[in-house]
Amino acid sequence: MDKLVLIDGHSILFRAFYGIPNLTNSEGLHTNAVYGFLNIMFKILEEEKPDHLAVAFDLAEPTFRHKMYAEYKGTRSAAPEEFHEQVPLMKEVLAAMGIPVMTLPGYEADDILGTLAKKNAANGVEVSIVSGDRDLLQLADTRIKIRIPKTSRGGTEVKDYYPEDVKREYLVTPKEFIDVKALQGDTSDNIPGVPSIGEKTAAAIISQFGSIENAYAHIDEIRPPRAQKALREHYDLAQMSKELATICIDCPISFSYEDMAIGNLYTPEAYQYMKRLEFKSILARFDADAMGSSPAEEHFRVIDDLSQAEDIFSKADGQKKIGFQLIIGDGRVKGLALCFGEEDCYAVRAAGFLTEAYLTEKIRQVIFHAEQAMTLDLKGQLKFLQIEDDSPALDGQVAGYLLNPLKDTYDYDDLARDYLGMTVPSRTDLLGKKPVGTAFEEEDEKAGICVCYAGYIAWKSIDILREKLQETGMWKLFTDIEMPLIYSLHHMEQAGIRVEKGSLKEYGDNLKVQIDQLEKEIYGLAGQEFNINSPRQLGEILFEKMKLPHGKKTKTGYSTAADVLDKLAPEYPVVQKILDYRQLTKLNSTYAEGLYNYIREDGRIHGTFNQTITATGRISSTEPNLQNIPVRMELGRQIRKVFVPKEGCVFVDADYSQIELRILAHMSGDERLIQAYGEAQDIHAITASQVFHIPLDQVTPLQRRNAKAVNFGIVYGISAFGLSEGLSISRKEAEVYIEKYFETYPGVKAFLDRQVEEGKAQGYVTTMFGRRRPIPELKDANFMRRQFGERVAMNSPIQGTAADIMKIAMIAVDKELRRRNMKSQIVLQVHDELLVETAADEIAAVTEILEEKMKHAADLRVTLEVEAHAGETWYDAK
DNA sequence: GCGATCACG
DNA sequence: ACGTACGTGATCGCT
Repeated sequence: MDKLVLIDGHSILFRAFYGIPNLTNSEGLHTNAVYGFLNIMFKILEEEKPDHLAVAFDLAEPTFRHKMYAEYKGTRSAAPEEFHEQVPLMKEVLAAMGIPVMTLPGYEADDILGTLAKKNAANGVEVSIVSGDRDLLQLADTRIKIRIPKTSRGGTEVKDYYPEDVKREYLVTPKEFIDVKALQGDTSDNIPGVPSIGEKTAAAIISQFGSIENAYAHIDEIRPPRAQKALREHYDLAQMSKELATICIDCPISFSYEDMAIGNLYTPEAYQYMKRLEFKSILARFDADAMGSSPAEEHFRVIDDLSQAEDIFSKADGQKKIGFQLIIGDGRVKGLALCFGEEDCYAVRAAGFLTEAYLTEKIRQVIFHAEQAMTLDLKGQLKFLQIEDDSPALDGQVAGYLLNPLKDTYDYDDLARDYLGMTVPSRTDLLGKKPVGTAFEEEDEKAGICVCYAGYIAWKSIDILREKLQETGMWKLFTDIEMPLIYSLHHMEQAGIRVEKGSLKEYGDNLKVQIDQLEKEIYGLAGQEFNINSPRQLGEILFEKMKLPHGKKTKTGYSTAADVLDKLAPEYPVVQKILDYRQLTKLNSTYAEGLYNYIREDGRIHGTFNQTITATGRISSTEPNLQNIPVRMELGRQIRKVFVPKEGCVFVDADYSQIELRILAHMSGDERLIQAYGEAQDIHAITASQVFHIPLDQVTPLQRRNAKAVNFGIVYGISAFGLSEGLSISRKEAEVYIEKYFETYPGVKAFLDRQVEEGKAQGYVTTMFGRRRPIPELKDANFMRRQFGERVAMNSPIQGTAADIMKIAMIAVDKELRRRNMKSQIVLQVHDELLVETAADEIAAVTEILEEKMKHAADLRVTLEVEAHAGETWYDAK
C-alpha cells in the first residue's frame, strides 16, 4: 500500500512556535518552531512509515481569495518576528533533508494539500494531511486522513479524522463542514462569518439542512431566533465566507507522486543544520560515524605499557595546564585520561604494572605541580584521588553549571558544543549504554576515544570557562564557594548517616499491618477489590461507581490528589481511609523499604549530593533522597528515630530560622521589614501586626496564618491566584492581602519589580553572591510561561542567595571541624539545616561552631538566627 | 518513559 | 482565554 504524508508547513510551524518553549542556539537564532515541527514530523514518519512526503507553505503574495474579497486578510499576518524568521530556516532544513517544499503563487498551502490529496487518493494512495488548522477537515475522505497534532502538556498527541470522526465531533460530513465554518461567527480567523452564530449552533443548523443555501431556503425554520436573524441579514456574507473557506482541489500544482518519494533524510547537509541549531535529540538520529570525525582524534593514544606511561607522566609533570579524568567502574580505577596539548591526549589503561595505586599517585603529582588542572565530576573521583581543596583541580561540570544551571548534563560533549563550538561524539554515541570503565577495561577501541575526549575537552575548555566565569562575575563564586564545596560534599557522602536496620524493619512491618487492615476496609466500603494505588482505578470507583462529587477535572481522568480527597473525607469514611492508606503506603515504600535497601555493610546510608542539578543553586540529594525525610506529620516524623549517631556520639542539628525572609529584607532594603525582623522573634506574627494594623500581642492565630501564607507567597513570586489557593480564599481577598502587604513594605514591592525588570533586560537574575539564573521564559511567546518567568525572577535571587549562604556556612563548618582534628562530622545538609554527628565530648564546641559559622556566613542588615539542638536521634535533635 | 502523587525546604 | 504559587526526588501504574 502506497502512503503519502502531506504537511501544512505554516500551520504546524505556527503551532510548534506557541507550543514549544523559547529556544535559541548560541548564535541567538530562534529555533523552537523548527524544533517542534521536526519532532512532530519525525513522530508522524515513525507512526506511518510513508514512502512519500511533502510540505506545503503559503506565500506572502496575494492569492485568488484576495481577488475575490478585498478585505481578505490572508493567513496569519500577526505573528511575531521570532516566528517569521524561522520560516525560511524551516524550508532550508527540509530542503537539506531532501523533502519537497511546495509553494504556488496565487494559492495557499491548503489548496496544494487539497489538490495533491484528492488526486493521489483517487489513484489509490493512502494520504495523511498533517495540519493544525481544522478547516482542513473538509478534505477528509475514505483514503484521506486529517491529522491534527495537539501540544498537550509537553508531548504532542495527534488526533486523526476520517469522515466518520468529523461526523462524530461536528455532526456533519466533511463537505458540510465548510458550511459550518461559513456560518460560524468570525473567530479571529481570516475568513468572515455570520456574526453571533457559534460552532454548536452552526453545526446543528448544517446537520439539519445540509448547506447554507438550503438553510436559507428554509430560513423561517432556523432556530434559535438569534441565528435566524443573523443568517437573514448576512446571507451574502455567509456565501462569501463559504467560497473563501473552500479549499481548491484542482490548483495547478506540478508535483508528481514520484517527486515526493522519501530518500535518505539523514544527509550530511541536514546533519550540519541540526548541529548549528543545536538539536541534540535530533542529532542523535544521525549516524555520527558517517558524518566524519573530529580531527582531534588523530592524536588520541591509548597507553597500557609501563615505560610509555612513565614517559607521559614525566612529560606531563610540570605542565601548567592539564586536563585529567580518572576512569572508574565497579568501584575501581580502570584508567585515566591525561591531556596537556593538542597532540598530547592519552588514555592510560589500568592493567599489569599500571596499577590503581601507581596511576592515582602519578596523577596526584601532576595535578599538584600544575597551575590549573581541569576535570569533569571531581567529586566522583575524590574517593580514589587523594587530594584536598588546596589542589589546583577545577571541575568543568561545575563551571558549566554556574554558566548555565538550566542544563540537564555537563558532559564533555556538552562543554565541547557550548564553549568550544565543537561537535564531538558523546559517550552514548560511542558506547551506547555500556559504562566507560567496563568498555575501557575490555579494550574497546571506542572507549579509548571516549576517555581521551574527556581529558581533551577538560584541557581545552580551561581558558574559555575561566574567561566566561570572569566575564560573568562568577569566578569568585566558583573558586571560593563551588570548588571547596565539592570537598565538603565528598566528606559528607563518605561519612554517610547511620540507620538502625532493625528499627527500620520494625517500623515498616508495623505499617504493613495497618495497610492490610485499611485495604480490607476500603474494599468493603467500595464493594469490590481494586488497586488503590492506581489513580485511574480509584477515580473510577469513587466518582463513577460510588458517585461521589468529583472536584478538579484532570488530563487523564478525575483528580484523586490529597487536596481533593480532603474535602470529601469528613462526609465519606472511605475517603479518609484512602488518605490514610496513601500516607502509610508512601511511608512504607519510599521510606521504610526504600531506605532499608540503601543501608550498607557499615550500617550507614551514603547518599549522593548533587551540585549541578537545581536552577537556583541549591544542592539536591539522590539514591536515596535524604532531603525529604518526613517531618511534618507525626507518624512520618517517627522515621527520624532510626537515624542515629554512631556509638559515643549524639546529633547536633542546626537550622536557619526564616532565612529566605531575612534575605528578602536585606536584598530589598525595606527599612520597615529590616526593623521588624530586627525586633521580633515571630516573623509571621509581626507581619500580621504591621499589615493588618493590630498590636503584636493581639494578633490571632488566623491572622498569623494568613500573614505566613502571604510571606510564603512573596518568596515564591506572588500571584493572587496562588495565594488564594494556599489560603482557600477568593482571588479578590488574596489581592487585598497582597496590596496591603506591599503598602506596608513598599521596598519589597520595588525589589520584586526590579528583579522582573532586570530579568527581562538581562535575560537572567542574580543572587547576592553573583550566581545567575537565566530566565528564557520571560521572553516566551506563551503567556503562561512568561508569567512563570516573572515568578521565577522574584524567587530565584532569594532562594539562590539562601543556597549560597548555606554553602558558605557548610564549607566553614566542615573546614573548622577538620582544622581542629575533631571527631565530629557533617552528615546531612537539608537546604537550611545542617546535621552533625557529634562526639560526646565535642557537643559544646560543635554547637558553637555551627552557630558561629552559620550566623556569620553572610553580612546582612538583619541577623541570621540559628537554632541548634542536640539529641540521641535525628527526631530528638530537631 | 511519563503522569500522578506526595515527601521535604 | 489562558490556567499558576518557588525548588527538588522516589514510587507507582500504565502505555
